[in-house]
Amino acid sequence: MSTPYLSDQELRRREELAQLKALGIDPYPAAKFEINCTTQKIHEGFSEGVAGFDTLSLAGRLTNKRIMGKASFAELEDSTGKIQLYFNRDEICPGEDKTHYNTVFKKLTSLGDIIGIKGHAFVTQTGEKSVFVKEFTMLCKVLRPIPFRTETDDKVYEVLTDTEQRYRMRYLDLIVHPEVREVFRKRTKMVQTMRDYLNGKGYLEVETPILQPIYGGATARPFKTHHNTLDMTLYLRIANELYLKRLIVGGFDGVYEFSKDFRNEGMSRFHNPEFTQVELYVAYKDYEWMMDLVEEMVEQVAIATNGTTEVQVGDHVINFKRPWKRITMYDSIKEFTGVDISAMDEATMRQACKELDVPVDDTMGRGKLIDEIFGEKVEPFLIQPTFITDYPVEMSPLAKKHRSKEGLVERFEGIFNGKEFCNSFSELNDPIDQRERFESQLELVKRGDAEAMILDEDFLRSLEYGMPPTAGLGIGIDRLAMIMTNQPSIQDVLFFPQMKPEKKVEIASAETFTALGVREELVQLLYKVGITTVEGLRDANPNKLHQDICSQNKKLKLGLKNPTKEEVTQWLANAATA
RNA sequence: GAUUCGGUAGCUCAGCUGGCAGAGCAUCUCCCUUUUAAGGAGAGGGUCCUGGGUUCGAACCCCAGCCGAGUCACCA
Repeated sequence: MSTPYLSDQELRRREELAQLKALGIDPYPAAKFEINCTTQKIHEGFSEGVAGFDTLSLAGRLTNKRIMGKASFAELEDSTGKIQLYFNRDEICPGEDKTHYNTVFKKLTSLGDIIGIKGHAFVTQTGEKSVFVKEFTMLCKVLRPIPFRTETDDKVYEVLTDTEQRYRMRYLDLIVHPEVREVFRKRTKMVQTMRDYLNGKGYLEVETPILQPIYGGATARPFKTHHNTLDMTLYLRIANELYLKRLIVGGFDGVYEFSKDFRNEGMSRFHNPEFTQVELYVAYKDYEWMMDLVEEMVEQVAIATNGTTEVQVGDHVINFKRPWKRITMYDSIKEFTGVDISAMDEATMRQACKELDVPVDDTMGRGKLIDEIFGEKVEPFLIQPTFITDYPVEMSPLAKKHRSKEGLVERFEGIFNGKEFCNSFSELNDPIDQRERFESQLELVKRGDAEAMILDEDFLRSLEYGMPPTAGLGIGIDRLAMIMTNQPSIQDVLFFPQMKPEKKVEIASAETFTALGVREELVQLLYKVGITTVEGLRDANPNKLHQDICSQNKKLKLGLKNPTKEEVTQWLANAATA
């Protein structure tokens, strides 16, 4: 494949690479480079006269270089931060041969290159902690320019601000934006805190199938795939609930799984096709017990990630300190709309929706209508952590009927910043009731609800063997991470969010064009004017193409013999028959 | 899907009422031994997203399209 599009800076770096090799320097050495310190440790531990910083060995990327004749200052960034380096020609090159400084460092090392250095810490005349370099080693020559951010005391010059490029080339985003690395460290810290908490309670971390013959445990459209050997349809899981419950049937008292789930639905700043949940099931407990657990665990997460229960999220400060507000769904709707819908039948409620300006359609049953009102009039306004409890039975086919309230189930959702982040019930363990709930879901499917649940016979069979009373919980890790790291979009807490495929520039080889009668030396001009494929040549306007090529030839001062108009026309004709 | 904004040098962006394509940083050459966005002198670098149209003349105006972002709607 030819590479006609290298920028001058890329060409320059490839030239540097070749020169390094010519000097006998391996730009990609195989040997390990022993590191005994980090930039952070120097900043934290070193000051004038402190011992233990005499034989440092550091590695990282060169992010700045200021050359002043025989001396230079540079900046090295490792995973913990940055430190200034001081290079002196005669220290780097004690003998007669000054090549390593004059050529290798000054000319063949560029910003972004990964280098290792050995030296000692000192403080410059201007008071900056720095490393006095005695030796340096090229560890990885970089072939593309890296747009490092430059900063002054009062201003930061941002780089790589195009969100598309940031998500597509997350590696580059992470290189140039240390604060993005910090977001993901916090996310991991968050998950570790939850795992430690659950392990501390003695619950078992488990793994269940991602490829499922029947998708269940939530209401969503799935991704569908096919297994060749078994010749069967499989689905990527939308939840793992029904498998974890089978494990409770099997005799474990508490199981949990951090699971990637997949839903084939729209994308937005709150939705990615694959996302992470932690699901937890604990035997002999109920949903009220689970509320206590969620409060405690999330409070710990807030402290672990932010050092306090109060977390800045956009314009709000959200306080995760226990206890959180608890209110029933009906009461919350009454509180926000003044309408008591608890006793309404489906028709009355449809009318109430109209009066409240809540959009509805005919496929919606009573449960879905309530959900619509709630989602429209209540949820967005719940900023501080709140538990909404006691949902209508129609929208919760896996939850146990309420112990005292007719028509409701023992379910709660945790909500903050106007968004649901967790969902929990006293799990339905009555196999006959469960069968009936699945069947009424099938009714919804007939009414056109594409997301209603389908019936899982094996799951029902497991319930018939007996599941103890169980409290279940699902927490959306991505949304929790968005809150804990104050990020506006789910894409900001996923390393590699789903993107549209990148538009690929197809490039036909030079031989392809010479075969169509293009003189070899003119191919570069074809590339230059944007003709990179046979199709592109075929569809070109011959007059424009002829002019473009001639003007490029002149502009680039190539001194090539311009093609005649007839020549160009002939290319197009050849391309059309190719 | 609806709607708003955007696409100009490697990066960040300016470009007025249509009149030679610009700045800072980065890159290259030269000077400089503790600098602080180091400095000084010089140089290279462009499909102004694409295709039409209007015009003596288009980065700019008009039409169509492509790509992206934000907001809204359905789903966690």
